[in-house]
Amino acid sequence: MKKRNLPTLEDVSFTAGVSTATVSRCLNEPEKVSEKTRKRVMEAVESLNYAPNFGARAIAANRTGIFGVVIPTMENAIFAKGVEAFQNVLLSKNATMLVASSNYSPEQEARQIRTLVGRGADGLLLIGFQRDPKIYSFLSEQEIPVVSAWASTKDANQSYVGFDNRTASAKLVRKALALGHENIAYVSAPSAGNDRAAQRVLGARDAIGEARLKPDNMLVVETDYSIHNGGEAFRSIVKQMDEIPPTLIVCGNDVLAVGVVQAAQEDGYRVPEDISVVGFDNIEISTVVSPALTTVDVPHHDMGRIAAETLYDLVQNPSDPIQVDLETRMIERQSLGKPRR
Amino acid sequence: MKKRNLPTLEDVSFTAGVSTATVSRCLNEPEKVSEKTRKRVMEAVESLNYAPNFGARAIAANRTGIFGVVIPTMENAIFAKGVEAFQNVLLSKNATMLVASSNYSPEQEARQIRTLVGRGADGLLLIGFQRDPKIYSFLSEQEIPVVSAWASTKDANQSYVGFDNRTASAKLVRKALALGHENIAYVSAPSAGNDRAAQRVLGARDAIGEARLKPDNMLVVETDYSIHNGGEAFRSIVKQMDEIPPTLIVCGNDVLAVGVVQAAQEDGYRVPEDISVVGFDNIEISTVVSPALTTVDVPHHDMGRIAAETLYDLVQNPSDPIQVDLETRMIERQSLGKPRR
DNA sequence: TTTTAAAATGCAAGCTATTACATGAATAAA
DNA sequence: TTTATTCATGTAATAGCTTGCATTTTAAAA
Repeated sequence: MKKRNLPTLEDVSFTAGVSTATVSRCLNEPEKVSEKTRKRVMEAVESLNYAPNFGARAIAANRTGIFGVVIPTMENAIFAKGVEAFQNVLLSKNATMLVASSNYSPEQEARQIRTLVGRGADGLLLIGFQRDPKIYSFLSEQEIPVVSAWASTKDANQSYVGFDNRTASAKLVRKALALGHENIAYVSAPSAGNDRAAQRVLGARDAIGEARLKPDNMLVVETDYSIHNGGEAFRSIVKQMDEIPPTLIVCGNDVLAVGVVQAAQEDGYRVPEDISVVGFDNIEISTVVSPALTTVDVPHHDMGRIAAETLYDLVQNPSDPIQVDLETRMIERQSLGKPRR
Repeated sequence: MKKRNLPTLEDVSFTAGVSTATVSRCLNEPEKVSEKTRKRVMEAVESLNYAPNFGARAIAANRTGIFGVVIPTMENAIFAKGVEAFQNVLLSKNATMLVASSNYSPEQEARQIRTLVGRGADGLLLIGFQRDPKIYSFLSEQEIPVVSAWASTKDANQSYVGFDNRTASAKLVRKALALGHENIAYVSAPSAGNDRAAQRVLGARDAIGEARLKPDNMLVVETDYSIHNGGEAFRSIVKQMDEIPPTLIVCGNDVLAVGVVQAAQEDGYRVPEDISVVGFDNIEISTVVSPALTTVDVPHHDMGRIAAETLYDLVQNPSDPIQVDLETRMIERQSLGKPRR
């Protein structure tokens, strides 16, 4: 086994001529140490190139300064911005973020959560609320604070920093319906285990209901998250709706929407003249496709930042759940237009 | 301060009626414990819902099973795939990945590296080779194995799993020059502190040299990594080359290339008829823009996977540096054509 | 100057798991 | 049966840091 031989607190204390307690305080609560001692200690730290041993600190202080994040995927941009913001906040507090991804698999998510807790995570950021209750009981048993993001809930026991997917989706679809669309299809990410996706579909249904269209007028196709699958979904929709073809295709996210737009164009439809397409998330890709996507902007950055602050506070002093609702806004670009008549 | 009260090794040993040493062995070297004892111990572990304390284990065993990764950015897809592959390998080995991003800032990278080491990382994955020698001496002092990715080097002391940016870039540009382009501009990410970017520029220069064009015939504009900046760079190039406008714009990466394509089109140029554009990285966005980008495919996934395996081995038994060179390949799509004459 | 209060520092217990070494049990060889 | 080996288990030292409490120093008040 490897045998590192790094300077320890004791080495520092010896060099500085103080006790280890004082050195420890210098590092953790500098205000409790006199100016002059602190200076001497810090010089010793410098000269020895001392860095505290993580394990020892974790065990002695019973916390690690590690905050775990489990996101469904790293492979596309949806969560990246939020995670980056989350990290930056933690960084400024000398804490560390541990990220893991679940590939949208509940089992893998459960495993990742256990791993993170096993690694000593002081708190956890999760996406959405839909997971095995066992996980929640495990986490509360271990007294690990959890903040959820990218969604909201009525459940007063959950802390979250998110937004209401259903309302946001309804708002977008309502706007689209106001242009006169009546034949609508929806391309969703798999809604099983994904409350965000499910809520977005519900929101679309809400808007359809308000518009006095038959809610089951909307064909919903579910498919995994990729541009290619978006295109497949489009083709399947066209095939299924051959009698009255859709004039509007609502997509659960921008990646699928891009796939729909491209497939539609390849098959000879003009967007938005023949078919309108709307997305969700407002990730970079939505401005790259032509026409640029009309979509819903999600406050990625704020969500990450505020979630980090919230979780950090919760770890410092556990309190009642904290719930923060953020606003989304519709971004009007070129992929939504009036239906042909 | 929070006071968790979780079961400890001792609790388990008590319940199972054995010593803590035996329990520890059951968990770490089960083959050294008799069938019957092991069963009893595992039952105790189950019934108490015991999970080893990470800090204690880290301090006692002097390793954490944490592998650190510092990437320049999470905000776009370049590194995401590789990191995901890296994680999956570690997961299968019961190790954990800690990711941090440096925002392309050497200072922040240095800080992140120290943080990761402070957090007990057993090994580190870094991108490229260009960093303060102090960092390398720090790491070797701490005896932390390092594997670099996304680049290659002649330096026999470095372990890496990467590819030769210069050669790959040269190959691409050579192909483009063969179509007859003579007036070329290059849009690069800032090359200071970024050896990958710098190597790609050099590769382009190599190809130009071979083609007997004047190497300084190539205007190079550097700008930060974003679609918007790519567009700005394009406009600056057009302004600077007003006498003989470029027919080919080589981009250090796909994101910049997308910006160039879009700006060119906005300004009334046809791509590739008036201006050809090529990218690098072959990330998803390169197929979304129209025309789709001709670019260089980088083996993201293999790089991540092999890097993980290499680093893991290196941590298990430190050895001589391991160097793995992977192949890139040119992806021909529609953004590259013959120059107008 | 003496007394009192506050601030700074030190002492030492404690946190939990690993592991060298010692001991005892079981098995094989003599 | 006795001795030599091997295997399983236990004992206890150890890792490096934090922190409650005790003690000393310093500053403020009397």
